[in-house]
Amino acid sequence: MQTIGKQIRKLREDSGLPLRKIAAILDIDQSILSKIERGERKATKKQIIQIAKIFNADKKELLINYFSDKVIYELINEDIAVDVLKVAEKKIKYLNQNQNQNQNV
Amino acid sequence: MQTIGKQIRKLREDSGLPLRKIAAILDIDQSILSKIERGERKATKKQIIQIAKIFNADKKELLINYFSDKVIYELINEDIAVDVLKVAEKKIKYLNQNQNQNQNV
DNA sequence: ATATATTTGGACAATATTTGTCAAAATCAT
DNA sequence: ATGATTTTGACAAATATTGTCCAAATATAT
Repeated sequence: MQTIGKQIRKLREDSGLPLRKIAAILDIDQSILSKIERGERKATKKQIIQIAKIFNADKKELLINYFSDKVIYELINEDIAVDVLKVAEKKIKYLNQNQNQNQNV
Repeated sequence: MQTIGKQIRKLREDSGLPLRKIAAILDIDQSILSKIERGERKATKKQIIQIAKIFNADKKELLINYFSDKVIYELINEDIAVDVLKVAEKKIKYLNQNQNQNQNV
């Protein structure tokens, strides 16, 4: 269990490529990628998908790591965080069951 | 299990007060409150807290409902939503255990 | 040790998203 | 039909996100 940033840094360091190279592919400044790896900035979903491709990594795993960090980021400082996630899970499951029939949220 | 919007609408209708009155207290246009109740717009955390006060409702319950909707909103259209929530819960619990020792996410 | 490459920090800019206003249209209750 | 309430949608303001640029710091190699 690690942050998406650390996971990206590991992928990149294992590949031996510098920030500059990967940032160029992602079409962003290397400083942004540096910040993403250190958790100082958030990546976009698109960037995560590109990163998965570049390093031939498991896209789904990366996305789960990415979104879970994002969700946590929203709930940090909320003492009710765990309760929120439990309720959210119930709601999602409910929505998935009743596929589209219900148009809310 | 209902959306935060529906919960607010119920509270307001039970109180018999029109949008106009509550919106005035919240210091927003009544159209925004109308949209919030119908899930067309998101409220702010501050507004939820105010609403809890106005109707003398359970603040914690409202906030849980509010944030869970918010989280779901971010994950809608993601087929990995449930996985994300499960991982997020693990991460949150881990972070809570190691209180502040770890500065990431 | 010094040159070279890489990474990090921070001010600022561009863009996107969120939150709101306003006014008119639609709905509801008498 | 009148008056109150709610909804709709175009638009504006405020805020947050995402990015550039470049210099400083750090690490690496000769």
